Amino acid sequence: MHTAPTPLTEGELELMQILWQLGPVTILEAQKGFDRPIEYPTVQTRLNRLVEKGLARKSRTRPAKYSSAIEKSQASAGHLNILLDRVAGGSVVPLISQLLEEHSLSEAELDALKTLICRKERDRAESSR
Amino acid sequence: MHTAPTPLTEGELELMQILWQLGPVTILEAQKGFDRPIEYPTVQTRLNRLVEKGLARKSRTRPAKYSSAIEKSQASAGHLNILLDRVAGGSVVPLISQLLEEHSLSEAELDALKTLICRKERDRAESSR
DNA sequence: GACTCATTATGACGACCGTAATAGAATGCC
DNA sequence: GGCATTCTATTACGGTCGTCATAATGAGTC
Repeated sequence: MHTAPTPLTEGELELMQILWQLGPVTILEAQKGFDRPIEYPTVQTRLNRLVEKGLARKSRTRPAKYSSAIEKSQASAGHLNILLDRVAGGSVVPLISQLLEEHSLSEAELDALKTLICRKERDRAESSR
Repeated sequence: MHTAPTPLTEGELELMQILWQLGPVTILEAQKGFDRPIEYPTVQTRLNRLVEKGLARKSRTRPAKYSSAIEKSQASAGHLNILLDRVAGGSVVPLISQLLEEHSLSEAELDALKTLICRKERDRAESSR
């Protein structure tokens, strides 16, 4: 299916994050979703620009509701892939390596990762069988 | 030590990548480092802007050599941390999960990951002992 | 219908970035 | 020293984005 190339800017991600979290929101609600002071028209403009770019949808109800038009996973995939290409030369292992280096994980987290990987290995074995 | 907040833009990353790969380069060399047509003055401007931002250094030799002023790991850490915060809610496991979901790894890669994780577990055990 | 309030549209400004043309300066060869 | 070549500085333009003030418009109320 080839996830879309969706390189959101920092600010776009910030807003999309709010849409993903809160679901369809009015401008006012989105504004409240920010954890910092931001003016109403600013939010308005940014939301509308998201709509123009096809990243969000706008209802035609009276207080218009804005909602995300893309899946969160799609967007994060875009970012991840950029990182992969640019920072890790396109390969997954070094990237994960770095993640592990720079964040100390709990035992539970390490366990969860092991489980993940084991599952992947099984998937591999099955699909190649 | 708290890795620096270094949110490079796509284009900046692209150039820094060249600096990291090739080491100190003249403008011409950097230009050749691109895998696409790009004009000499463009590279020049971009390199100089990197210098202004403290991301690169410029020698005072005659054909000036530009070199990265920050570690690659520092920059990628910046990006990674943004991703973590914004996309995965700050936790590493979901991010890695997604990476694994969207890229089918070879058996060798999966193995490498397992090794990594085991090493991390050992580190944990030792440091907490 | 007029007034008021909530909502939306318009327009603007500055920063940053990618792009580059062109002008100026230094270097090296004859 | 003069000329060609190479390198560097200056300047500019268009796009995107974050920021917002202000104008217009719709909706409900008396």
